[in-house]
Amino acid sequence: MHPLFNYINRYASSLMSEKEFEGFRSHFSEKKIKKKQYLLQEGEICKYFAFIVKGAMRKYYIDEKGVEHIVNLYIENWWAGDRESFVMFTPSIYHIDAWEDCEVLLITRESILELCHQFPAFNELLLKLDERNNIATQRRITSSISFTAEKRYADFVDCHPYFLRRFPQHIIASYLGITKDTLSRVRKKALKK
Amino acid sequence: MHPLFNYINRYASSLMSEKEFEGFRSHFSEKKIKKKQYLLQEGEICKYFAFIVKGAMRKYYIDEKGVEHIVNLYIENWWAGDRESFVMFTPSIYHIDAWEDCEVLLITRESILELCHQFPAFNELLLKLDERNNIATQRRITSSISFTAEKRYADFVDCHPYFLRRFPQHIIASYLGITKDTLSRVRKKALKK
DNA sequence: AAAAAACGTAGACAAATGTCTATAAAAGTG
DNA sequence: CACTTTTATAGACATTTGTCTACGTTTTTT
Repeated sequence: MHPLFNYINRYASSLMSEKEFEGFRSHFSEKKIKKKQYLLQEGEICKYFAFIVKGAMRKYYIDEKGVEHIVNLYIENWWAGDRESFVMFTPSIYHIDAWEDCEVLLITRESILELCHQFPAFNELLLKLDERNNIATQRRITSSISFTAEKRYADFVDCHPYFLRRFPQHIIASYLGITKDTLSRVRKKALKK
Repeated sequence: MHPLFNYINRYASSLMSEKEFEGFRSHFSEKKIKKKQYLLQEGEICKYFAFIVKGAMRKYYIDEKGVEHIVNLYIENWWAGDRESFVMFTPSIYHIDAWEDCEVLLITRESILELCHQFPAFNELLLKLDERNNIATQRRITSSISFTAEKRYADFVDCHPYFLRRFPQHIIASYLGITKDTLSRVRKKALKK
């Protein structure tokens, strides 16, 4: 069955039939995004959220010095996009690009609102995701203001082992708010324990 | 008029009548929390969210060394609580206490769910808050992983000037993930510009 | 298979930030 | 008012983290 179909029925309390899913799916457009290509670039308005069927993506911010700071990592069954830009129609400060060749399903804001109306299960799903996301970002903030680099990395390994296999260390370092050199040192130290 | 009444009608698209508000309000219990008293302590399950009618509160995490790390600051018209504990019924890792004498309105999870059902305007309000919160935390994460202490403070002054008047510097420093000494240095540097 | 790019680690040094102690002013308390 | 507590700053020093350069390995591309 289609990954999105499984995904929705795994989260929602009321199931969606295969028949219903056909209409549902028609609001999404399929797209392949090859490695290094953009889903969103700085300055653009985020018109689509992307459900990742296959592949891996990253969202990052580029500072005045030209340094990339990884803000989010995404793999299969995650939603990629810039919520602020998507909702407020403001230019995004982020770039989102494919780290691996990707297959995604794109959906507009209008379609989301329509589908939420038409399929309460989808509405419910998005609310749950929002709640989860709120909880996860709260944890990440707590971690980033109060833990050492060492502890932040240990936590990351615990919570997101699947990212370790998909992204190289310098990307993970950036996600944690440290440089690749520091991460390398932290790992060396951790080995001795 | 009651602050909560104003608050709801300011956010919602459909207005709530004063009559409706009476029934609505009955789900909340009023409480006064004096300075330094707890709304929530580490290890407890967060049974109530608090709408702050008057006063200022802080949420913080205490690390192994006994150091407080300020995770959130709240003033009038904000909601204080630990979402993770509130939703998942797990013991909280946070403390929430009153920084100034407070008047709050407490509400349980069950009451929220009931009110959401009964008053679509309230449901809509909470969704909007969630959305806002998601956007704000995303920004805070971006700031904390990619900006210097100096830029983070400058951003804070821009975005939350009302906090500056309510909380001392060591609290704000902690919120920014730095020590009071570092904040003092940062401010000194900023003055010269 | 050869060449190029990406990756991880290392070491030397610099910069930022934390730690600690001290001090003085300001605010709160009885 | 006198006393205590809180707050902000300062300086000396330690620690962490960043910066830069280099090197060898792995991976990707041609």
